[in-house]
Amino acid sequence: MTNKRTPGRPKVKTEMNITRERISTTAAHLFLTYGYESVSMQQVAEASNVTKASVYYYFKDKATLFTKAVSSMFQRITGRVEELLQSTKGLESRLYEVTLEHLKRPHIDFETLLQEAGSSLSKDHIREIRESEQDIHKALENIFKQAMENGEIVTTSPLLLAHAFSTVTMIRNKTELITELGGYEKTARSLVDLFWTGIAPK
Amino acid sequence: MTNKRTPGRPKVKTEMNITRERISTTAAHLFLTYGYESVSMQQVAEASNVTKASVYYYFKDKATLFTKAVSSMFQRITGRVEELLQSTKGLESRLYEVTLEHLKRPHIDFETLLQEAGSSLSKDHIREIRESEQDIHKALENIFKQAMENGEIVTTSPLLLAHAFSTVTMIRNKTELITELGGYEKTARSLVDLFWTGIAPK
Amino acid sequence: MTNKRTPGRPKVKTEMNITRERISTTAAHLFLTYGYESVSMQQVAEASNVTKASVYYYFKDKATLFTKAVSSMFQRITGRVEELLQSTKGLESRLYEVTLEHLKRPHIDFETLLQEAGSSLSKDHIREIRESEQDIHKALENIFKQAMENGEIVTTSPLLLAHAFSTVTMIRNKTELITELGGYEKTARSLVDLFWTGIAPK
Amino acid sequence: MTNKRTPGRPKVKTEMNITRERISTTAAHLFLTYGYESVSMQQVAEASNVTKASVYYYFKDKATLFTKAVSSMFQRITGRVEELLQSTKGLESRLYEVTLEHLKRPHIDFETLLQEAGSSLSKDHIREIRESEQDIHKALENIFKQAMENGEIVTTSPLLLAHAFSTVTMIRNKTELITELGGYEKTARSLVDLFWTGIAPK
DNA sequence: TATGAATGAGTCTTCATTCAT
DNA sequence: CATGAATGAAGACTCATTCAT
Repeated sequence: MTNKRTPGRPKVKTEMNITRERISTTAAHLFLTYGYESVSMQQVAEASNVTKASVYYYFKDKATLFTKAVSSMFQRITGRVEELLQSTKGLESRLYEVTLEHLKRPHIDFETLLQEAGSSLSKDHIREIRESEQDIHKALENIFKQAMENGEIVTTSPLLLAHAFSTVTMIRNKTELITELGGYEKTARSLVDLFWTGIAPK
Repeated sequence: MTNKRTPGRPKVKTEMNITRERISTTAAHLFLTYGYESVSMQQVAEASNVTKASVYYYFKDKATLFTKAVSSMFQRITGRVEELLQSTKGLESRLYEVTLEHLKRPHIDFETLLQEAGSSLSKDHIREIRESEQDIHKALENIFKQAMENGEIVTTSPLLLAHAFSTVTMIRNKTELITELGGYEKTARSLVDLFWTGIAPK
Repeated sequence: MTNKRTPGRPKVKTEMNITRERISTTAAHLFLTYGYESVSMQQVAEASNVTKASVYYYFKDKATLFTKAVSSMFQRITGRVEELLQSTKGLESRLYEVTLEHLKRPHIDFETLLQEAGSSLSKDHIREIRESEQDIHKALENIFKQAMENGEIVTTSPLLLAHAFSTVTMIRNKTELITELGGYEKTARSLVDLFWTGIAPK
Repeated sequence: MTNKRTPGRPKVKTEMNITRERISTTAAHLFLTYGYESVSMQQVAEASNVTKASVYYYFKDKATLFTKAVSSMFQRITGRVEELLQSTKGLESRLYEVTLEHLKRPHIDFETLLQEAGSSLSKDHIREIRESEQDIHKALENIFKQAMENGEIVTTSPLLLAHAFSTVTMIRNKTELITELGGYEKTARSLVDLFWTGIAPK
């Protein structure tokens, strides 16, 4: 492993890109909370403490901002999920950790978000987002595939499992349910349990 | 002398309500496909073959149209689901039927939809929609509760099952998955299977 | 004085025209309170307990309704003013009575109202209203002319006096002033006093 | 190295404010001529040689535009009136000057205007306008109060005089009258005369 | 790098008006 | 006599976007 650090004094990216980053993060948060159309460039600007024109300085248009912001966020989440899945604990408890984190993060259904923004996005935009999104699914798929090989779980379509799992954990906002089950931890536990053993009688 | 006919144009039962109904149905379809903000009153009007002003003749404003349209649709769906669930077949195959119908119907995540429209809706609107929505959950809950009593399934929180089941069946739009698994029927079968036996090894 | 009553059973105007009258009066009240544009045909209809279409049954369009309604009201007011002015008391106390009634009636500046509605009214409409309006001025003018001949007041332009007087009594809405001066009666008294003796020192 | 120029396009003091000012002045003129509802934002924009969106760039909404425009105009008028009243001539001729200017300025009854716009304005808007308005009255009141102390006029309520005077000078639009009396100057003279000596016989 | 000014296109909503019944 | 249905036109307001500085 060689030292890959570029020689010389590194460019001062800090100040400059910090603005871009702030806008991106803020935007992602807003989009994932309120959807695409509901969030105006003005709101993004205000929430980022810059002017509208500044947002345009960094991002060509709203569709692009959306794409970049959401993709970045996905990458961040993917990293986190991979980390959690890498642990050496049994699959069940790794899934539990992922579920728990997911339940706590406030956000809306991703497919729906894309559907809503759909008409405003170009093919390229959609592809870019889809790619970032699939990374999460790929991570899950791999884990499931591996678990199947180890005989840790039943053999079936890993893709199906990945989708089903990520969809099930979408049960958020449903405060009613979470309250009745007694909090995030217990809800996460129940979900994974259900996912693990199904509903068939023993 | 005894002619007591009420003055004015009599309300047309059939024809008139058909317009209102047409608008409502069309609107529901659009909202469930594209979200709240993305659908303009103009679009609703055009798709309903009336003018924008006519839409306003029947519905006070967009928020109200949304509420009424979506609530009605929910009631229709609830009716259909109850019907399917009433059958005397085993629970598994009843769930299969419901899942299959659900997969075919094009629509977006309901919670997300509400979240997006949220800022435009009054408390009353939201309550009205929520009430219609819960009817489906109640129908499912009851079925599960009954099945538990019959020993047909394992004993657990019926509310959790209802939510989980209705969320899982949300795997639509995911054309990729449906294609890979080989069509709606097979996907539905796999989903119910998963829901039924879980992923734990036998 | 001969009996001018038409022979035979009089037409049943009661029920029929009572609706027209109600609409007219209601409309006049609304127009004089809120202006022309601010009052919608819908409001007029609702306040009159009929449907919008009914208003159109009696009045060709909004401009016509406005014209008829306001003219009628003016005629009613003129009648009342003439009655008050006919009394045998001195001019000063007759003016007081008129002022008092005027102060109590809630309404807006007539010229302003006409100016606002102006662009919607045809020449004919405007003429019709102006004529009704002038009757009040004529009544006042005549009184002043007579008073000048009697030496009851100084000799000057009766038209000016009529305008000035009717404008001065326009000090309504100015609740602040009326409160400070101690109610309608005192305000009316002060106004007539001012009009009578001016502000020059004795 | 010491270049501390603030980033971004610097605020243009002259040019920019000229646009805002132009819109405000134009709007005030239109509102005072045609009323609140009759004047559309479109009209204001056209008359100001900008687009509707530009009007909204400077003024949040119609109510705010109205408030700012009318208040500003009032302040300008107040300034002018105070100037005229400051002269060392006798009160009578100072009132004459004010009356004359007022007669020439085209506008509608202020109270009526407020009444008409009333339902669209917030409490704050109304307060803001009222405050600007009262400055004129205060100026007049002070002059009258002073004149009373000097024995230049009879002692009475200065507030009443201020209101009465400003109302009387409202006799404009009444082209008929002005024509009959022979022009603005003569009308102004007659009005002040009437206000000064009243109608009582000598 | 960052921003104030300006705008075209579109959205929701209201309103006067018509017409068949 | 009176009304429910339907509409064209217009109005307030928002928004993504551009541009000169």
